Parts: sequence; C-alpha cells; structure tokens
Amino acid sequence: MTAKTAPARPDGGDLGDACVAEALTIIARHGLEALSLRDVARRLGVSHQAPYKHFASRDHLLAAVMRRCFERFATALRATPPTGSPDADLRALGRSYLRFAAGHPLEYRLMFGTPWPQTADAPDLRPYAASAFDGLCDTLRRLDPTADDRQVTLDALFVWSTMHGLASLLHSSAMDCLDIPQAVAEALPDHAMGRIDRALDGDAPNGSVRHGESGEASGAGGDPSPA
Amino acid sequence: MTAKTAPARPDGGDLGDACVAEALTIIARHGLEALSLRDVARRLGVSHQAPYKHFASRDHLLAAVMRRCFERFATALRATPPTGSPDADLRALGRSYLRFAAGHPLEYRLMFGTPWPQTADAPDLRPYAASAFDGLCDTLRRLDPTADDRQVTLDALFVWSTMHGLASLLHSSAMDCLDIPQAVAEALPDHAMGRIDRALDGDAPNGSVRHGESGEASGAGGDPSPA
DNA sequence: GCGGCGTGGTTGACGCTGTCTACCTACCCA
DNA sequence: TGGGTAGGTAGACAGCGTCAACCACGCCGC
Repeated sequence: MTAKTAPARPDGGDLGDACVAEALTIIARHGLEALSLRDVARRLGVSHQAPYKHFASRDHLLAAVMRRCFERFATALRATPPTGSPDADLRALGRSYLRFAAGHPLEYRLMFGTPWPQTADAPDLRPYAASAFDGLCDTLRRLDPTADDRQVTLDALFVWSTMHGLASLLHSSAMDCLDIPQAVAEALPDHAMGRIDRALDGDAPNGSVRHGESGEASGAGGDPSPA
Repeated sequence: MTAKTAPARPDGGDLGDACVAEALTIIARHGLEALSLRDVARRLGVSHQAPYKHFASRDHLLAAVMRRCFERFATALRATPPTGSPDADLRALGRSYLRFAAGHPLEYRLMFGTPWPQTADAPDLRPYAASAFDGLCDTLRRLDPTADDRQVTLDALFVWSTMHGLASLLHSSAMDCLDIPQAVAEALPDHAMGRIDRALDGDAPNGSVRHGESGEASGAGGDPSPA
C-alpha cells in the first residue's frame, strides 16, 4: 500500500504532494511573489518547518511546482491529436498553446517568464520542453518534407517565438496601456497564425526572390531532439 | 542653483535620483528579486528609512526605475533614423529591439516580463510604450500604404509578438534546456525577420489563396490583400 | 526484547525584509 | 521670532527563509 512513498499523514496524503498542490494554487491565484513556504505550511495546518522535510528550500518546492506545470502544459498540447493536414495541425497546436497560456497566465509566466531556480535542474524538466518542441518540429517537417533539420529548427523557433510573444504580450501590463480595442486583441491570434502560415509557405512568392536567409551555415545540423 | 529640485545632498545629488540609479544597477546586475530598499539605502550610505522620504514604498521606487528603463528603451529604438526603405527600416527596428533586449536582459524582463506594480500608473508609462508602438505602426504603414488602421495594428502586434518572443525566449531557461546549437540561435533573429518580411509581403503568393484569416469579423478588414 | 537509526514532525532562534511611528534638524517665509 | 516643512535618523513590528535542536514513531539486526 505504497508504504514508502505515502508516509501516513492523518488526512491520508503525502505532505510533499500537498505542498506542491497548495503552492500551485497560490501561484495560480496570486502569482509567484505571493508564494511563501510558511503560508503553505499554515494552510496545510502543519508547522512552518514541516515542508523542509520534503523540500530542501523554497526553490526546491518551486522546482516541483514547475514540474507539475510542465506536465499539465504537455498534456494540454497533446490534447489535439494530429490529423491528416499539417497545416490544420499547426493551427491547432497554436490554438492549444494560446488557450493554455490564456487559461493559466500565472503558471505560464512561471514556466517561461521567470528565471528558473538553480534547483529546477534542467535534466528533470528537459523532457517536457523537448517533447513540446519536437511536436512542433514534426508538424513543420510534415508541412515541408524537403526542409533540412536546421531549417526546421529555425522555423520552429520562429513559430514558438511568435506564440510565446502573443501569449505573454496579450496579458502584459505594457499591452494594457496601449488601448488596443478588444475586438482587435481577440482577432490577433488568428491573424498571427495566418501570418505564420504565409511566412512558412514553402514557395517563394513570385517577383520577390527570397535572399536565402541563413544560407551560410552548411554543416550545423540543428536537431534538438533528445535521442 | 535648482534650489527646489536638488535638495542639497552632501555629494551634490538628489537622493531620489541616486536611489533610482542604484536600484537600476542592482536590477541590471542581479535581477529584480535582489532589489531591496534597505540595500539601496546601505549602498548610498544613508539610513534604511531615508529612501522613504522620496518613495512611498518599494513599488514606487520600482515604478521610477521602470520609467527610466522605458526612457532608455525608447532612446535605443529611436537611435536608427528612418531611411527611404520601409523594408530596411523594419529590419533595423527589429535589430535595435533585439539588441536592447540582449544587452539589458534584466531591464527588458522588468519592462515586459513582470507584472507592473500597481503604483507604476499606466498614464505615466504609456507615452513610452505608445511611442515605440506608433513607430512600428508608421513603418508598417509605409510598407503597405493601402492597409487600414485595423490591419496595421494587427500586423504591428504580430511583429511585436515575434520580436518579444525572440527577445525573451533567447534568454529563457526553457531555451537553455533545449540544446539548440549556438550557431542556430545566432542565426535565429535574421531568420525570423526574413520570415516576418515574407509574412507581411502584400501580394498573396500565387497558387495558394489565403483563406481570409479571421474571417469571422465580417465588418472589419481582415484581408491583408490590397483593396 | 531491545538499542540504534532514519523519517517526519515540532519549537525556537537568527538575520533579513518592508513599513509604521516618532524624533531631530536645517531651512524658508511671514 | 516663530512655525511649517523637507529630508534624514533610530527603533520597533511582523513576516519571511533558514538553521539548529529536539521528539515520536516504525523498522532492523542482535
């Protein structure tokens, strides 16, 4: 009965897990700045030092929270299975991405907007980030099977940049003071995805030959996938 | 002798200004989290309460720091005067934007990555944000004089999103754990700006009719093609 | 049976923080 | 001459993360 991992709290749960859940709730509701270990302990009805039996420091708790955020994020991105059309898939991926960011703005900021604590050791979090990125690369590869790895990586980063920019700008303070009409803000995601579509369209538009941007680097295979 | 505004500190400066400068130094070097009013006071050799004569709270100091950051940012963006070619101007603007973000990552994060304190009252900061955004809109208008306001705004937000995404992703922790070859990362800004160029290219590429992105908004012109 | 020990909890302390309050001092102006 | 105010000081308070010591229980080898 999970003797080792569930060390018999009166409420039947593991205090470590409870801390992560409580911290996630606080962050999602009031932001990272409002997170305090003592508050977590207080809410869980334990002493202010109890969480330290499960997390060496505040940052270690934060790392665990981030892991859970990434899990949820990965799940959200995987929610839309690939169809036949890579074009439609790319749009669906973008929509899932933005929907998550809009629905969980503070968690999104935690994952991509704040510097990770030292203790959020990358090897632990990498699979999540890599899996999401690989999914994007795969879609792009289906969109243009002739593209090489470097090209795909660059385009994936371009698409990701735009999505990330949308996700963070749309909820940023800087945006608020710009008086963008709400109708325009709401139309922005679709507009941007349309622009991305056009930017990625393999065939150079007639009359304007693309100066092969990045034609210089011949060798560097930019495959980010982890084995 | 500026009797009113420079209230005669022994070192000849205004403690308020000195606080802002010192806070900016701390933030630029160690990040927002490392900023403490007491530390600022200590470094300036005054009591821990002296800054409170000039800033009602830590957030008020932060607001003043942000104002200075925005001034510098606006200056950096204005550094490249418009040439004859809107295409070249757009690239120059993008390069200035990314250069500032790369050179001042923590200040950039302060402006666009963290929620503004309540006290950073938008009316104060708006001119800076608005001026930068208007500059982008003007360039886009020159790029396609036939576009209407809505179209220009949407495209400006699209371009800004991509720039902001690049600026923040390139220095994010998530990026670090993705093992992108450095050569690819360095090529990314130019690649992305090339993609933006293509996305904004007025003429729809032959053979692939754009499905009017944002077709739901019937009245407003979601069609990027010239009238 | 029993001592040692690791696990998970407790309390207390330390120094740090932002902020409130009170006090002091110089200067300006009536 | 005297009051008001701007600007700087010191002391206190609660909250924070963290270190240290202590305690209770369950498991293991003897």
